Amino acid sequence: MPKASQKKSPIAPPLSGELLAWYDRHARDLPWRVGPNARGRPDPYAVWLSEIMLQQTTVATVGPRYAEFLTRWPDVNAMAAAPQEDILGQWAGLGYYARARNLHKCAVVVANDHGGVFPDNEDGLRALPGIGDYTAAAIAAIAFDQRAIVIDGNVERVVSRLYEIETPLPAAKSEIRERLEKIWPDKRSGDFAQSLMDLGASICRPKAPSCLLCPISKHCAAQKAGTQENFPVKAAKKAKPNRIGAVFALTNTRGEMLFERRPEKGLLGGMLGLPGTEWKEELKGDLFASAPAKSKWKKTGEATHTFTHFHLTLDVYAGVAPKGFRKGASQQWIKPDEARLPTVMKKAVGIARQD
DNA sequence: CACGCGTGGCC
DNA sequence: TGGCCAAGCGT
Repeated sequence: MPKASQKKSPIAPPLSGELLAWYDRHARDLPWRVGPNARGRPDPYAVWLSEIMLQQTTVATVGPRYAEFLTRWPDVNAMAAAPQEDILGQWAGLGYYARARNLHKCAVVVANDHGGVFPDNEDGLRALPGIGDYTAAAIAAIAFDQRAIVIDGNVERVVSRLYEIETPLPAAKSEIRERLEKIWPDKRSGDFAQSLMDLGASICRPKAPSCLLCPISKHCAAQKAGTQENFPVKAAKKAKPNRIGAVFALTNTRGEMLFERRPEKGLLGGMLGLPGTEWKEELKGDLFASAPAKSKWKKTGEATHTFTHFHLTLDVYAGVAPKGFRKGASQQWIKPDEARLPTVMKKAVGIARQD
């Protein structure tokens, strides 16, 4: 093999230019994108916020929630100055609550240790809380015009089809990165990243990809072979076990309900919820030992919810606070309609109020 | 590397 | 209707 072929080409191949040209015509109009006529670079804070929110969360879901965050906290110093519980409350319903905890941590670090300015390179960004390989590369490329290889689920799918990569994910990641190194342009790195993601979202979809509309189909090995839907190859998933628990909805005479803040780590960490038992395979022992007060508890129904790794059934009990009840340090009275809760707790509250 | 970690939409 | 999927990260 000639030496020259072992060195990566400094010039991006036709595929890259064709994809960018397609992006110029078909880029999605998204709230966190600066328009084609915008001058200068996008705001790194806005790019960071959108990227954190978009981790494992759909564009449709993020849209309105992103606008709320940006209005409430217009810059990183404002977010850093807010109490963590305000960020968690605003995040309620979005899931993966570690993202919200790390969002606040990151804002504090940027405000306190970086003078309110985000690092302008991949390594600096990668060192911040909640920013991993993908997000560091995305911010570096989109906000700072750095050549950074951006790999998300869309990119993995597009590349694995382009080259019919048979290795299952996530082991295929290194091979995908090597392929991308050879086609990633020096200029318009952020646009190229977003062109791959837009292609994956709108054309090169998981099911029934629109290869007839694809600007790079003629370069695609899977399209040539008709094997598009066989890629990417993924490792088999585990079955979700069932768990069960009980929660207690205690109300007072002011129409408030008792909530408690969950421990910082673990499932729904730092979020408000109803007091209750642990969630295990079986409900055993004295349920009411886990109740927040002595009361005439009445079961009003069951809430079911599926998390990433288990199915949950919650027995929901309603009761009224006895005279002289004193709440614990982690507990607070809140009107149920005003509580910012994770979805599973919102379901449980709805069932407690049915009677 | 494998696992824990949410939620809503889609077929 | 239950599994799959979505701009992943931390440990």
